[in-house]
Amino acid sequence: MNSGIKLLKMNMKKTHQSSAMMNIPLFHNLPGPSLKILQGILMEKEFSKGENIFSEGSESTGFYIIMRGRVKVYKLSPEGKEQILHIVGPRELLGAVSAFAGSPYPAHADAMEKTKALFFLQKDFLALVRKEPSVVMNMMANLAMRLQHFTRMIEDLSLKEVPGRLAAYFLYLCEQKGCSDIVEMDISKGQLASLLGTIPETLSRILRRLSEQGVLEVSGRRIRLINKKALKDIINGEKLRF
Amino acid sequence: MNSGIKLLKMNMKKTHQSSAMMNIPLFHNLPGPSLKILQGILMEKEFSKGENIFSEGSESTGFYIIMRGRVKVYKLSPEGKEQILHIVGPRELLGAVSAFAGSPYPAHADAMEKTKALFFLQKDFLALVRKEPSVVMNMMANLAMRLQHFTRMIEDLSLKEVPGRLAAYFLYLCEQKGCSDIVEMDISKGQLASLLGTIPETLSRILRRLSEQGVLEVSGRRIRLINKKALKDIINGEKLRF
DNA sequence: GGATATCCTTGACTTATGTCAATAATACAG
DNA sequence: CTGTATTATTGACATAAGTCAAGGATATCC
Repeated sequence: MNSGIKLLKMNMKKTHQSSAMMNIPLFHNLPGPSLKILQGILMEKEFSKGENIFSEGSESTGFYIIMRGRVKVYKLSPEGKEQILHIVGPRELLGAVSAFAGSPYPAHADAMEKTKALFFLQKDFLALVRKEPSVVMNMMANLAMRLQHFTRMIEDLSLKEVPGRLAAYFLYLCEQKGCSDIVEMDISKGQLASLLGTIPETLSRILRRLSEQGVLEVSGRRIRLINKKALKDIINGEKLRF
Repeated sequence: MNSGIKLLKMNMKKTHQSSAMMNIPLFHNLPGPSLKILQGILMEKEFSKGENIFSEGSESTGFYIIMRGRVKVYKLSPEGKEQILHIVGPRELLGAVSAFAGSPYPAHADAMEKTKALFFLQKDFLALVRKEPSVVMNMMANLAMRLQHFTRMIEDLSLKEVPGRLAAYFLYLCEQKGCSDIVEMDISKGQLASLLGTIPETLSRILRRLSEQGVLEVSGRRIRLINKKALKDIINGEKLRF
C-alpha cells in the first residue's frame, strides 16, 4: 500500500541502482550520461502481496521495471472470471506499452507476492528517448517477444482445447528448467487455470485424467512428466480419453 | 479501386514512391538522406489472390509494407482449422516483428486479394536503423497498437462467447465508419468466423438468432444494426436467447 | 450463359467445458 | 495446536459450440 521511495544516502543509492540497471535489457549499452539521467527520474516502489498496481482503463502515468517479486496482468469478464495475460517477473517491464502510447492501461495488474519495482514517469522517459532513441531499440525487442507470446496464446485459446494448453504449459516449463522430468508449478492451480483460460474445476478434472492415464503424476505443485510423447500428441489434437 | 503505380518513367517513379513513403507511419519525419537510403533498399512485389506470402516457421528474410490489397495473417490447427490473427491493409507492416527479432515468421500470411507490397531486406533495414534510430520509434507505435489488439483478442476468446465477439466486431465496424446503422462486412462470413475464433456453421446460427430477435438485419454482406443496446448487453455477458 | 466450384445455411447429434453445490484438503493466524 | 479461511476436488447437470452431412445459394470461369 505505501510505496515509498526509500530514504537512502544518495551515493549508496546511485551505486546500487546503477549496477542493477545495467542488467535490465531495456538499458543495455546505454552511454553513461543517459544512465545518469535515468537514475534521476526513477522512483522505487513497493507492493505487498495481492496489492493492485494499476487497473484497466486508468490513466497511465508511467511504467515499471520489476526488481523483485511477480505481478499478474489480467483481464476480468463482467461476471468476474479472470484471464491472466502474462506474469511479469524481475528485470521485466510492466505497463510500458501504455506509457509509450500514452493510452490507458489495457488490463489490471496485481502483485502476486511482495514486489519491489522501479517506476518511471512517462514524460521523463519520453524526454530521455528523444535524447537517446536507442533505448527504444531495446524496448522493441521486449515488445516483439510479448507479441510472440500473445500470438501463441491466441493460437492456443482458439485452436486447442484445455488439455492441449495444459500440456503445452508443462512442456514449456520442462524446457525452461533443465528439462528434467519433474517440473514445479510456480503458481497455484487456480491461477494456472486463469492463465490457461479455464476454471479450477476443469483443470482439476483434466489433471486427474492425465494421472489416471499414467501420463503424469501430481503431488502438490510438483508434477512428474511420465509420458512426454503423450503430451505432445495431446497438443497436436489427440483426444484425451477417460 | 486500382491505385497502382502505373508505368512511369524512372524519375517519375522515384518521386512517386517518395511521396508514398512519406505517408507510411513507419517513415514519418525521416530526414531526406535516410529516405534516399530507404528507396535504395526496397523492392516491389506483387501477389495474386490467395497466394501465400510466407508460412509459419519459415526463415524471415525481411518485412513488407502493404501498398494495395489485404493480407490475412493466421494460424492453423493440426486439423486445419484456421484462426486469423489480423488482417493487414495498405500502409501497414507485415512480418516486421520477425524481421526485427531475427526469428522465423510465427504465422502464415496469404494475400486475400491482388496485393502490391514493398519488401525490405532485414540486413538493409537494420543498417538503416543504426543510422537512424528514430525509425524504431515509429515502429514501436505500430507494435504497441498490435499488442493492444491482441490483448483485446485474448480477452474476447477466453472471456466472451461467440455472440459477444460478434457483437463487439459489429460495433467496432460501426465506429470505424461513420457509425451509421448499416455496416458492410469487408470479408466473407467464413473468414469472419475464422477471425472470431469459430466456424462458419456457428456464425451462421448466431446471425440467424440475432435476426429473429430483431437485433439486426442481414442481407448479404450488409448488416443493419437495429438494436445496438442489445449488442452491448451481449458483449457484457447477456445471454442470447433462442 | 451454363457448368462448376465455392460458400452459406440448416438439422440432428456429440462433446468439451462451464455452473452449482457439497465436501475434502491445505494454508494460515492467533 | 486449533480453528478459520482459503484452495482444491468431485459429482450431477446445463449448455455453448463443434462435427457430420445434406441441400441451397452465390460466385466464378470458360
